[in-house]
Amino acid sequence: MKVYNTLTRSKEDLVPLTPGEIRMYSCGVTVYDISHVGHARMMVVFDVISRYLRFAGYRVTFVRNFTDIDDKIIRRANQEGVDAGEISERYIAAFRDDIAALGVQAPEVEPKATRHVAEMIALIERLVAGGYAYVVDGDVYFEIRRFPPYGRLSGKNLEELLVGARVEVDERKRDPRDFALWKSAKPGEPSWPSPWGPGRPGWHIECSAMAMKHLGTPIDIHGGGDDLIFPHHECEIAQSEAATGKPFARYWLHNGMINMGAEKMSKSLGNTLWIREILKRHDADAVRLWILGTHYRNPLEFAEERLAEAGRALERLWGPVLEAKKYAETAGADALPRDLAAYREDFVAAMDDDFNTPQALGVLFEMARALNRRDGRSAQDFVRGTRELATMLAALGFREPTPARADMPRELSEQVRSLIRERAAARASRDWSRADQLRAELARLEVTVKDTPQGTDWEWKGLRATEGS
RNA sequence: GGCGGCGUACCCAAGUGGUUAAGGGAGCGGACUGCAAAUCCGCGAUGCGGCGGUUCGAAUCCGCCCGCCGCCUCCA
Repeated sequence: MKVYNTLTRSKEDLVPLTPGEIRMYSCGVTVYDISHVGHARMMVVFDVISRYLRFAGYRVTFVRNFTDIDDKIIRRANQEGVDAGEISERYIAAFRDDIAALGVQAPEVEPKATRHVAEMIALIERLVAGGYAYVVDGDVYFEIRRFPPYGRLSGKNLEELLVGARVEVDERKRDPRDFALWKSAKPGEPSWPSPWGPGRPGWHIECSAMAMKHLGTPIDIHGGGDDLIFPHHECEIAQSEAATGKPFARYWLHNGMINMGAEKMSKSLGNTLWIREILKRHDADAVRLWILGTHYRNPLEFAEERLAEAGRALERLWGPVLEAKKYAETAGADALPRDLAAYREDFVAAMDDDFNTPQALGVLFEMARALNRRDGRSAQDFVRGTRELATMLAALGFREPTPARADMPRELSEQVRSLIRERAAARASRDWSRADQLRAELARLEVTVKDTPQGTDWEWKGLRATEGS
């Protein structure tokens, strides 16, 4: 399996530290507001990466943090006159709801920064003791010059960083590029006791502390949005490696941003679209298909029409799997016919190449078409093939659609069944105008009918049902 | 200004040296159907931003140019 490593700017063979085991960490969200579609992409991307690694046979331990203490959380808490903890807990709950709705699996560990202050303090103490950090008036800064590899991950040249620096000059810092490990408490801010006085951790230190605590050193994979490469991940490397003298993470994976029109979606630009808003208009798996339709490292432009297209394409992928439900045949343990077995090989080859989901999906679309075509295949082989297809769809995190009647309001379901029965009677007596009239009525209820020799199937909002004859 | 990346059919999007340039959506034609829907078959870029170059051979490598984006500040 090959992955693109930001650290080396090349695709490398993925060789875990411990054979058969992957320890991965990805930066989560700062919980001061509802999560947007950009967060959804990152969550879906790393969800698929962790799922696929498991599919490929690795034992995966996945850790994704919550940044639950930060300037913006404090500001919001002050605006609302509540505690910072109340804000962060509120948005953690909202985040979990949104992410679960998207079908993203919970990682093994979801650590919160505020529960790891002791670990962060210990790490900072090591840095101070090692001469990598210095204390000024209760603040602690990491001294960039003491860690020569600083800038390697992001490809920054230290001199140019200084020249083009947009950082505000703080006379107390030895170098404007030094970054805060610990910030002394200001009035009205939550704080923790420390050897340097009451204060709170800087942003970067939490991920170092939590990743090392829950996964050890070095970890195999560290991920996040590509906007975190600098300064966040650069600083994580500096702190962690200066403190331990060991490599921090072996492979750095970064997903591309979502753009609104030509611009990046971001909270500071105010062009965000909430996950919960988009889920009101589109099926969660349509959102997933839309995201996976572009390689994770490329930028992805948001457009309502792309989501609608993904919804239609999704039905195509599940079509044969749902069709197979009509067969009583058990799949048995026989091997798949050679021509159907080949699709998994292609799927695996695509995913093994830096998680090339667009290509992998192309394979699944081709497999769906081959199954629909039948080609004189036995019902058993057809059913076996659809199970294989379903397995690969599940490896990408797609959930098999449930029968429509389970999800629709009882009254509506009754009404639809009665209209369909009435239409069947009209068709039986060859009263085509009455039958078409009933179909139009069903269409107004967003129900599409499909007549088959065995009876009438129907769909409601992309969900399917069979009504027998 | 520095670093990184992108430009492939009507739209989206894989492919980065060698068969007929995947796949999806939309469209058009056909099969099936009472008519539809779904499904299947067929059509659709002689060309991959432009111009040069390297090569037996380039969308893929090199140079220049045009257009666009990201990071360099909090950000997924």
